Amino acid sequence: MSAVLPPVRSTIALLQTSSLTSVVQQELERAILVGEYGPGTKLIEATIALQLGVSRGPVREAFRMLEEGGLLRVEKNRGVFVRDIPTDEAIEIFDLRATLDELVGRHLAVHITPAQLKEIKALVADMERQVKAQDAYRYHLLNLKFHDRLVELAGNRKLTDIYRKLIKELSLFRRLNLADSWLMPITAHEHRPIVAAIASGDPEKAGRAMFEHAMDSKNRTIANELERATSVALPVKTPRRKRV
Amino acid sequence: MSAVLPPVRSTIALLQTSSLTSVVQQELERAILVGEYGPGTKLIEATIALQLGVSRGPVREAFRMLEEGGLLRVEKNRGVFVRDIPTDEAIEIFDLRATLDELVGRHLAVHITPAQLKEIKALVADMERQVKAQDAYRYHLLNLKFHDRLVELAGNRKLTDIYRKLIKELSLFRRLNLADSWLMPITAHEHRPIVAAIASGDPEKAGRAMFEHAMDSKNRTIANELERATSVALPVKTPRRKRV
DNA sequence: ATTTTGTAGATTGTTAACAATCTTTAGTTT
DNA sequence: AAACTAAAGATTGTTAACAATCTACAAAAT
Repeated sequence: MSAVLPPVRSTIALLQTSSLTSVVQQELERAILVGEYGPGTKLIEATIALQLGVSRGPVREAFRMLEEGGLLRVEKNRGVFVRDIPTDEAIEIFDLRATLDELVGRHLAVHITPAQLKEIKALVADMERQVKAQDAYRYHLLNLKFHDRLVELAGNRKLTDIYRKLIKELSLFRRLNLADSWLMPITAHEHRPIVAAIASGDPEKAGRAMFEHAMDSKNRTIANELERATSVALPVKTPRRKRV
Repeated sequence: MSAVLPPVRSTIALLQTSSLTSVVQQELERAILVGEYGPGTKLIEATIALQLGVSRGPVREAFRMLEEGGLLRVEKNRGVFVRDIPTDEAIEIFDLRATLDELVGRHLAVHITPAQLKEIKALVADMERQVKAQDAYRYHLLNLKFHDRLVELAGNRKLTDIYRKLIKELSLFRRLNLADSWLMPITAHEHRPIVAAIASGDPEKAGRAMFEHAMDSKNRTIANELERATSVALPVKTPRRKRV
């Protein structure tokens, strides 16, 4: 295929799969995860429809998908809002993720291939470079990639799906991103032992290493959150509803 | 409040939360899980809208929710179908469920209360009664309840949500229901040891008991499926698409 | 001053009509 | 007979209009 020609093949594939609904869904998801629509933000159908150049129908359908996916909260007759994950739910998600990571570690210790191990090691090395360069953003992206890739390599698509959903929801936990950059050097040191444990071929060891890493991450984030909450303690404005 | 008066309180609550979309969603989910719409069935918007006495809008929104929930499969411009879980995906779901059950067992061994333990034991006793009475249907319901309640008692709502979604998807694995009644006496025998392991307070033991039970269930179901598949081996009629 | 009531505007819930795509069937060609 | 068109019908994708509900603000009542 010539490099000059447009990629018709993929364009066709795009039109095949992408209805307006799916385009809106992806755009909203992107905007939410990137923080353009922060937790608690109200999303107005007509406004979004106008911005994206579609009618309200596809927007409403996308809303329902994102609601089911845990990114939006719907109040009947009142509107949809970007979800704000409360601390107790964040804790539950962290706990769950730790168990899934343990499963991943166990599996990889037995089934990982040399090529895959090499790939993972490269990611760790890259992360360590970003720590030296003080680039918190790149580190953050690599860290996500590292864990996502490990899960993917475990070869259970359902597990991968669920894991990614959990990560998305966690990104709506307000304090997470703030805490993240501070902790960069700390979490970075835990990655080599994880890879080593996987490479050792001992499933229990690898599982434990990943579980502990996830729980450490949880504890640091929650501690950070509590500290911040007690020091600032903003009064939360709760809009009242008519009848309850 | 007088017993004669209608339960206005709950009626109001119902109108608060239930839009047509949510009603359609629940009704479709029920019909799917109960087998009224079997795996592979095509769901036609206009037909369902007519049956439920609503317009196509709410039906489409419900479709999107059920799609995201993994119960429906959507092909653009061609329609939505009740999902048919392929064997390899069923295996992945079983594996995942086993790990989640392990987590549940670990947690319950440490945190279950005497009252909760009593409740669980009652469920097991009830199941054993159904085995004696040869009532496979009631046994099936109790078995679902047993595992669902254990997960619920683990106190992690996110875990409960995910577990229930997995169970729903598994019910779309064609051969599951058929196999189920045969295995009733076998699986029943494994429940007392699970309860005992939880009661013993040893998290590893309880976790292992639940993990093993789930994996046994998987192996029996998959074995049953393969046997059936090789003996019958229906030719599958694949409708062709224009361009791919 | 505080609460209550009522109205206007904004927003969501629902429906129906139109447009685009796919499927089926009949006819035609080879 | 098999394979290839070509309309007709069925179904999905999308939009716009209407109805119901909520929100905000101002006037009236306590």
